Amino acid sequence: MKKKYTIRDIAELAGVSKGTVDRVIHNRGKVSKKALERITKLLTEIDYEPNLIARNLKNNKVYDICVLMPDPEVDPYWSPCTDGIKNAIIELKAFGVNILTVLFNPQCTKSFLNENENIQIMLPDAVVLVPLFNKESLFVLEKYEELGIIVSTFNNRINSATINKFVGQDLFQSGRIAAKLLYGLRKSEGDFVIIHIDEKYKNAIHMQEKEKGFKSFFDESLKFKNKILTCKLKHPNFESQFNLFLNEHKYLTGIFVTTSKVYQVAEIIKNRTQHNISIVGYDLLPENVAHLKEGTIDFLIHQNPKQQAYLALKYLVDFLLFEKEIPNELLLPIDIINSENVEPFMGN
Amino acid sequence: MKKKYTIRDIAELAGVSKGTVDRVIHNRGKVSKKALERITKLLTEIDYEPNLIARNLKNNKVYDICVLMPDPEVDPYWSPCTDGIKNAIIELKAFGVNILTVLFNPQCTKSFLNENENIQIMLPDAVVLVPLFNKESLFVLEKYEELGIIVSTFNNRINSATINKFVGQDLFQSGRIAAKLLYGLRKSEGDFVIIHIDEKYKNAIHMQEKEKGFKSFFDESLKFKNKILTCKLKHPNFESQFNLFLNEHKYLTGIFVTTSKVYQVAEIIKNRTQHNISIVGYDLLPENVAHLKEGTIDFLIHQNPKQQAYLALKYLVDFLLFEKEIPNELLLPIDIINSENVEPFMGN
DNA sequence: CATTTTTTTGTGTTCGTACACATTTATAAA
DNA sequence: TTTATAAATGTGTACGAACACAAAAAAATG
Repeated sequence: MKKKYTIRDIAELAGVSKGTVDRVIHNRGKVSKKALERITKLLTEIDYEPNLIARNLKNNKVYDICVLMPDPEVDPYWSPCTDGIKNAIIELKAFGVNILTVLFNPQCTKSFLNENENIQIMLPDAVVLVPLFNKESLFVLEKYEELGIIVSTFNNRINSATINKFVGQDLFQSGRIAAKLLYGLRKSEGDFVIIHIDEKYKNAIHMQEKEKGFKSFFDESLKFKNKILTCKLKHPNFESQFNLFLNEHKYLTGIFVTTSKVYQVAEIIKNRTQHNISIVGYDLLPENVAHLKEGTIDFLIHQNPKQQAYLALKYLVDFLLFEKEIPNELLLPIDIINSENVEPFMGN
Repeated sequence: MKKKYTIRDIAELAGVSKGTVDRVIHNRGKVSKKALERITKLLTEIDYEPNLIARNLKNNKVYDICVLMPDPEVDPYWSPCTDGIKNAIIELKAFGVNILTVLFNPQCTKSFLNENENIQIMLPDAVVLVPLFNKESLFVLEKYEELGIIVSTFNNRINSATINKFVGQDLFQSGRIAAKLLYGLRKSEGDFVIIHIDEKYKNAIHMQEKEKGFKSFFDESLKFKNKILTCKLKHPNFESQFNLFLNEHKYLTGIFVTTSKVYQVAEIIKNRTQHNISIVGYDLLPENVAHLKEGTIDFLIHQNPKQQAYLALKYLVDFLLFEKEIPNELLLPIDIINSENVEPFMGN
């Protein structure tokens, strides 16, 4: 078992003082070529790694981090995120990390912009945000860049030169998974339908990706001869619109709902006693899980918002405090949930 | 955003020296009632939390941890564990944690006992082990208890008073999941079979749990009228035995293999062109994944050995170094894998 | 009241790193 | 060679907690 070398050890071995070693490590210059060479050689030979605990104690900085995410009161999908953040707060408190959660209305770009301004006034060291609105997000990201505030994102990926930290999922692939699951469940020939619900705000990229993925699965399958339909439903006429659609399409064998509102679809299907239609949707909302256990919904794809929020924070702190190298893009595994494995995912 | 109070801050506020505050915090006595009360009150009021970084630097202990796990050369199931351990080693090195991996032969209880003895001579601070053999594990656990060595386990749960740290999965539930998946895939009436392969060494508890879970799913379903068969296969007559079984049972609709050797079953099924039999098995061995992508295997249940090993270590270190409260039993979510979501799980 | 003993409180050092500042050595200009 | 200047190297302290030891205050004894 290897000894842990300190700066002092290196200094003694090189016959210099710790100050010189320190200058080499941080290449601050003011070191003679001879000393530089000898110390660098030693450093690599010995595979010196600074004691991160000591380094951190010295730096002793209190990091202020803001989390900006959609208000779970408006869309319950985001509710688990607050738990993930709560966990991060507890865990990171002892390392001098202050985390403040700020909420915005996911149906209102103005709210998003406003809250970002508020955060920018507070000048935190870093921001973790959900860039729900593409245009507005690009705008605020530039601002953060100017202010020298590190930004990390989760759930929604955004293409920006200034941002390079993202925790989320591959949505195209998650669409393919839905397709695979529905195809496997199918008992007879029949059509599939992709349902988008309440698409009034611009999370369209989400659904587009999922739809593309879903369709791509069938493009590859030469055997498949049925249709892939698309159906956009909006409240308050949701129910009547959907019933109309169902009446028009009698050969449905599977439904893919691209959001966590799948329970609304399940509710209607359940009442129609159309029992050979499989349903796949997203997220472990209590309503969805109830339908899953009842058997109305066959599979849920878990986007793991809690873990996304937690990891976005955790990785950011590992980066800030412990210089851990973080992948720019962390794509979480896509969990397939049925009535039997749902339980441990709920607590988690 | 709250200020981080130090011992010195508390001391000043209480009008005493840091030594006295320190004595109160560690209740070492030698403090007057008056001072004790004032300081305790302040401590709770302020919700003082010691700076774990500073505490650790002072303690400055090098922790030696041994990991004892089955040799992946003998059973490739364990191969991902070494990656998980490797990650832990890299990550924890900078915190003064030395991790040494020791392998034993999973087919040989003597090897297990021997390696445990070797570890006990080294006197590490903690041991992470896979208690593959029930009786022998209980024996070595007592020894560790005597030596004051903390033990954490993963993959196999063991019922012992001395051990209270486990990372793994609920195997009963994973059997149920297999049942649910196969039942969902079934296109027509037919029987199911549970296949146990190469059960020469005592991981029987594993398979028993999985079998029980699998059966329990159908016990609840009143609709199910077919049979659940069981079939034990052993090398070297594996293939002939299995073909014999298949010839005898023509009404099979699904196969559940209780280990990672499911690819061996898939191989045979594939060659028999019996195309309406679904297969569910365990673990992301390359052979299994190949069959999954080809379509011979429908679902794999991911036991996540890599993550299990990593988390067992990580949690142990969080406990030793940062006093993080760790749940005695961490049951990882059971991941359902198909050809579409397999990719991110492989790297992970 | 003086002295001893016990109890209580305060001070100083350490952990390893980072950085400011002091000191020494080498080089250039007088 | 002497002095001025720059380059290189060394020293000391802080971060916050922990603990050993010194010091002071209180209590017990003569």
